[in-house]
Amino acid sequence: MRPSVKELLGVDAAGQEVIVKGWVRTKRQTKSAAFVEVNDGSCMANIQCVFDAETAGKPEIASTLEKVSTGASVSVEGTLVPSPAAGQKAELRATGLQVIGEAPPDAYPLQKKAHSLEFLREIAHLRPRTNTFGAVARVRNRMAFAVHQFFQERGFSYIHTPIITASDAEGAGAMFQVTTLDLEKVASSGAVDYGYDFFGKPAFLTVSGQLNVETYCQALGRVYTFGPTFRAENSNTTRHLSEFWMIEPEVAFAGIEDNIDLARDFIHYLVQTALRDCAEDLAFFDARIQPGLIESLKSVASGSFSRMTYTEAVAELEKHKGVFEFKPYWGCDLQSEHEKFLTEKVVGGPLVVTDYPKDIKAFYMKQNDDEKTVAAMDVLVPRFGEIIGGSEREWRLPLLQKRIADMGLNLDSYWWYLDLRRFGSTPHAGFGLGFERLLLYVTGMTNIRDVIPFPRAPKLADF
RNA sequence: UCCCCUGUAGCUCAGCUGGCAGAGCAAGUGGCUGUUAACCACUGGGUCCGGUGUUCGAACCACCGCGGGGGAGCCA
Repeated sequence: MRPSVKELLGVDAAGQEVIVKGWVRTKRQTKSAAFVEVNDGSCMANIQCVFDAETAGKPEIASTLEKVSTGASVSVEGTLVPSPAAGQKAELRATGLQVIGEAPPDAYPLQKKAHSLEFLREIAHLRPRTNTFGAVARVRNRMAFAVHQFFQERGFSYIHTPIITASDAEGAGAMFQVTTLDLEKVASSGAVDYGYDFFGKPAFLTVSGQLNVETYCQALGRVYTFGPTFRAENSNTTRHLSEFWMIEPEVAFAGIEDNIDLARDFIHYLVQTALRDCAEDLAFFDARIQPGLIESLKSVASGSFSRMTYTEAVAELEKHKGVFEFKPYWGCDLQSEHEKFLTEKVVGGPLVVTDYPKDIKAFYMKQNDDEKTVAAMDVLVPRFGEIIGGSEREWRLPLLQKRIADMGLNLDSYWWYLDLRRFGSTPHAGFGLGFERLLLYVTGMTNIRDVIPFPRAPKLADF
């Protein structure tokens, strides 16, 4: 394959004859030379293609140069040479030029200037051509691969849990219903008979792969899911999407301490990978999006995570309750202001908070002997707050049954989940990580709609 | 769903107490001996989000609607 710009800029420039294909970012012309910067998305950097006066003066080149504008796709032939000017090590001394697709400047929305992220959201089909969104896409790709690398290197199996689920028993939030019923007819008939629906009963898009992945955990031991997840909540924030990607590992014969170790190693691995393999893109985010980003990432890339129980955390927060909008008390859900205070001000680094009150956590979490708390663990990081939430699971049948009943859930609809506790049950644990939230943390971007190519949110399903 | 802010040129915004629609950048044209957020000069560019009302007069005030942003809640 023809070398990418990234590859060309990575070799010693020694007069090799090459062809560069990509999209023009900017063109500068003087009497003595024309400079066309070409980007092909392989890296942040452009390659500068230089047409000297003689070349630029040839009629066919001159007329083609007139059609070169920001956004146009081009093919440039020339030789790769060390650059005589500052700003780039190598450049292309151009001998030939073709415009593949023009981008008329009076109509092309992207200019060679900074645009607001809000404006770029309105042209989601063109925004990957900008520095910021190109960088986000490259980091997203690398992080997705790193997720698989991390688990595969540790003997985990990737389990494809279903997108469509026939039970609404997962309890993790509002669900999108999936149906082939004709809603117009349903509306006029005044009644719904799910016997006529595609699955013969109500069906929904999944809100979590956890309950399903636990079944394979109880067979393969170390498993994980990484797939699209859907929430129909009317959430309109910089941290929520209606469609997002979630990572959920689950390990058999494991307790909460194993879970915490795994989560810590996972964060270490992802952040180290980003710092090593996305250095150019992170440098851009550090300079333009989130000053101090790289320093902040380096501080969590290795080393231990502090530990604190929920009870200790609340005691710590109560010492400073004057600074909070929401007053902390034992039994309250930790607000994002509380989480940030704990990780940034109290411990000054990553923090794992464990043993939350059972009443604010999900039914499947393992109950502690104190009968008040569950073996839950949240990982908090500076600048962001909670990035991972997980727990040891309740693996004892009677206790799980009682918990489901106490929370007013329907035992029958959990029959297969309960079977896992009836037959060869094991202590097991796992956690969940929202992939886009990881990307917010790693890139320093602040709106979750800017770290997924095509965001879905209430009243937002364009493109 | 609630609270706050906001909508003016392609983009980012200013527009005072209601009195002729503005700037920077972008674009076009010309200039410039290697530029790199190029530079210099000139030029073109408007449904002031939509509707209704108040007024001699509305970008500006009031009401309704639509769009965008931020925060909260829910959560990953």
